Amino acid sequence: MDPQELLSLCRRRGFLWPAYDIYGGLAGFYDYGPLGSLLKNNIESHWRKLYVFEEGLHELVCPIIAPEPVFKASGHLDAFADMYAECRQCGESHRADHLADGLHENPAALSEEELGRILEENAVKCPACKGDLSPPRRFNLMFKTSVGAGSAKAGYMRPETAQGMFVNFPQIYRHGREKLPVGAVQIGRAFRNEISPRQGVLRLREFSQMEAEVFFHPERKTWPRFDKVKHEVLPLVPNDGSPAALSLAEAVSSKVIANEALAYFIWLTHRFAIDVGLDPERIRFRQHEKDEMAHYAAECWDLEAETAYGWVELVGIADRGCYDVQAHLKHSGADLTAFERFDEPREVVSEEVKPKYDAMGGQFKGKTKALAERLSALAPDVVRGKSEIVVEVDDERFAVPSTCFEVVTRTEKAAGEKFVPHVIEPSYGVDRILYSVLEHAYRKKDDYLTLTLRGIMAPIKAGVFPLMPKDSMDRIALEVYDVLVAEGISAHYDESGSIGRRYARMDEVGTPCCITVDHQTVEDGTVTIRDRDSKEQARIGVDEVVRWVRSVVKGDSPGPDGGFETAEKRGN
RNA sequence: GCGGCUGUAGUCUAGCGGUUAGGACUGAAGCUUCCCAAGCUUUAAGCCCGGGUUCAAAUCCCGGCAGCCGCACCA
Repeated sequence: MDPQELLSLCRRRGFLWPAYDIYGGLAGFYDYGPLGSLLKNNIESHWRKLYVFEEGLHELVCPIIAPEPVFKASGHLDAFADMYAECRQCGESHRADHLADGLHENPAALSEEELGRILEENAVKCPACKGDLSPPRRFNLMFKTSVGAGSAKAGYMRPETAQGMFVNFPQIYRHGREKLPVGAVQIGRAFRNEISPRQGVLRLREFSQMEAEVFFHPERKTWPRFDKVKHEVLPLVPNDGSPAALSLAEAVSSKVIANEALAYFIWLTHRFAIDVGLDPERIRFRQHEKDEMAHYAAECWDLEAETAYGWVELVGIADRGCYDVQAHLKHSGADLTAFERFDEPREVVSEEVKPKYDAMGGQFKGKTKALAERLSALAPDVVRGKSEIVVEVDDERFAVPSTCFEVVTRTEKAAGEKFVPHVIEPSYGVDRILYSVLEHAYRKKDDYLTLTLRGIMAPIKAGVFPLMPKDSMDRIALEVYDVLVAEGISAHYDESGSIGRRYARMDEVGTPCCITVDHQTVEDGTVTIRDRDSKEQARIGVDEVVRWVRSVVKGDSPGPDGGFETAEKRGN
C-alpha cells in the first residue's frame, strides 16, 4: 500500500494532520485530531491496564524540562550529540568522529577541539571531493531552553521520559515498600531535534512515549509471572543470525535472551501488540547488534512491525544495567541504592591497622593525629611483619615503629547490603504504534475503505442511525444513543444521507458495529445491529444493545449468544 | 543537513503567461417508505508564503516553508 493513501485518510477523517498548517507547517510536528486523540487514548489506556493495573508498576508524571546536570549525568549531553565537519568545497557534511576512525582509540569521546586538532594534524580531507573541512561542530539532539529570568539556568526538554523515573528511585523504592523488583512507568511527551524528520509520524521531533523502568537486584532479574508464560514461542530474531523457534524458557537457558525479566517483558510487549491489533504475521523481536546499542544499554530487543516503510521499531526493551542509577548516584551524591537483608545476619570479618595513640603520643607529639590517620588508611598486608613503617606528613618523613600500631581483626554483624539496582526498560513509541495499528487495519476493496480496528481500539464503538429521520425513528435512535453514551461507550449518531453512506462513514474510521432503528423498531422494539467486517446483521431488542456492544468492543466474539445472524443461519 | 522531484478546496485532480481557475469525491441544507458511498435540488470550499520579471503570473525566475525520494542521521 501507499502510505500517502493512509495519511490522506488520516487527514480527511480527523486522525492526524500536520501541525501549524496555516503558517506553512513545521517539520516533525503533528496534531492529533478528534478520532486520532481517541485512538491514542485507547492505546495508552490499554498499556496502563497492562503495566500499572496488572503488573503493579507505579505511574509517575514528571516534568518535561530538566536542569542540565540531569543530562550531564545521564550522558545525553555528551553522547546524544554528534559532531559534524563540513566540506568547504562541496558543502557535504560528514560525521567528524567517523573521519577520525583509526586515528584515535575512541574519537566519539573527544571534544570538538581535540577532534579538530587530530583531523588537522592528520590532514584529513573531505571523503567526497578531497576539499578542506571546517572544524567539527557539535549538534545536540536535545532542545535547549532557559529556566527563569536573569541568571537563568540551562534547561533541556527531555529526550526520553526515563530520567524522571531514575532520579526518583528512592521515592519509588519506598513507595513499593522497599522490595525489588519495583518499577515506575510514565506516559508523556519527549523531544528530539531530529536532523531530518520524515515518514509521517514515524520520526517526530515531539512524540509520546510509554516507558517502564523496572529496578532489579543485579543477580535476580526475573519476574513473578515469568513461569506462566515461559512456554510461549515468540517471533525472535537473535543477533547471531540463528532463527530461534524457542520457547522463552529455552531462550533464556540458552542465553539467547539474557534473563527472565527481559524475556517476560518481551512477552508482555507481544501481548500488547496483539491486543492493540497489530498483525501477528507482521511483527517480530529483533535483537540489537552489539554496535547498535545506545550508550546506556547492555542488551536490547526491539519490537518491530512491518509497514509500507519497511520494518519499523515500535518498542525497545533494554537492559540498562546499573548505568543510569549509578550515574545519578555519582553526579548527585544522593544515595540511590537499594538495601537487601541477608537471610541471616552475616558476620563480616575485616582487618584493619589500628594506631596505638599512647605509644605514639610521646614520640610524635603534634604530628600524632595526622600520622595515625595515615596509618589507619593502610592495608593490613602492607604493615604486617614490618618493624617500622615510613609515613610522610607535611613533607616530612617519619619512621613509625611497629610498637605504635597493630593489625586488629574486627567482626561486625551486617543485616544486609546496599547495592545499585539494575534496570530493565520497555520503551514504547506511541505515535509509531498508532501508525502501525492503522496501517495493519487498513483494508481497501474497490475503493471502499475499512479500518478493521479491534473493538478496544476503535475511537467510536457504535454508530446509531434511524433508517430515516421520521416516524419517530429518529427519536428512538437518539434514545439508544443516549443510553450508550450514559454507559460510557463512545457512540456516533447520524441521520444524514442514505443508510449505506452512513455505514461507509463508520467503516472508514473503524467503528465495529452500527445500530439501525427502522419501522419494525417502532412496532416491536427491536433494532438491527451490523458487524463492520462481515456486514452481517442481527436483530436484537433495544434493551440488549448495551450488552451486545460491550461484547463486540471486548473483541472476543462478534456478539453474545453466537454472534451475528449469517445468511447461512437465516437459511437462505 | 546535502542533492533530485513536487506543492491548485477536506481528498484526488484539470490548467502549461490573458480562464468568471474546471471537474470528481467529500462536507452542509433539503427532497426521496432509504439496509450497505443510489438519484435529484441548493450550497460551501482552492492556486503554500514572500519577492522579482511582464501590460498581464496558478503558470516564468529567486528565496523561504512543507512534502516525497536518495545520501547522511536515527543516541
